[in-house]
Amino acid sequence: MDYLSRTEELLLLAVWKLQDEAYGLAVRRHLSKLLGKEMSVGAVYVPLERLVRNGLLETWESEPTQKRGGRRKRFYRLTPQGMAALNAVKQLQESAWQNLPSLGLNLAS
Amino acid sequence: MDYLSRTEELLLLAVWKLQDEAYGLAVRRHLSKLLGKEMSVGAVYVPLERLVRNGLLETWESEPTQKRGGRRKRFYRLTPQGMAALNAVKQLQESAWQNLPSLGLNLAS
DNA sequence: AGGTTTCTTCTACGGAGTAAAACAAATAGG
DNA sequence: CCTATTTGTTTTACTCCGTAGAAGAAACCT
Repeated sequence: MDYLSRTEELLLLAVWKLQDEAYGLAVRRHLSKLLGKEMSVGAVYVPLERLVRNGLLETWESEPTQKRGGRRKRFYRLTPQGMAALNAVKQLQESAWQNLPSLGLNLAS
Repeated sequence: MDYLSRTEELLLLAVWKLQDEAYGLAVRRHLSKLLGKEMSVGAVYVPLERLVRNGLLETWESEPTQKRGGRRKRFYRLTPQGMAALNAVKQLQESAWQNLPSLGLNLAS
């Protein structure tokens, strides 16, 4: 389609929103809340890696934190390409929703 | 994902927009223009039929018109379910794009 | 009639989306 | 300590979506 899929868009936005706390499980929590439905682990990590492979995200590993179970995390951040893709899809969205005739009143077809 | 995919959303919006002229090839022309790229025939008809199967569109056949090559068309119209799905995805979209931190200025992390 | 145009149906395939198990590594607490 | 628990990532496998393109169908025109 040449445009971001919905999933990709939501993932990129989640990474953006979470800023310096954008790692796999945090993204999952964020989106699960937004969608009102628990997402599976794979539904997050797999497409996230695809976005990295396609150059829309960049990623790196951090040191472990000092919290219960806290271990090495893999963080994500938008690339310029990622931002551009978000802008493109937003514009698409806006044009697609413009000038919709009001339903119901089919006068004189 | 429980929400419309981008493709489904664009197809539903095209059907809505085209009103009583919403048939396969017209939808294709409309979307090709919106996307700035010629879509294949199958990229339109196949998902359209899926939307019918899932109850988001209803469809029926018309009589041929009196135009060169004009033949029987299969028209589409949104069902209430289809409208509801569009509303849902629009709200999702709006919440997903809200409260995004401005990039660049990572002050005092 | 034959060719052209408009439109739909069919088919086949690659890749996205998802669930779930397996794996890994840190901490807490007795 | 040393084991259970928590937090997190990687891997795998499967289903269904998205897409291209050929094939089929039926009208019109000259």
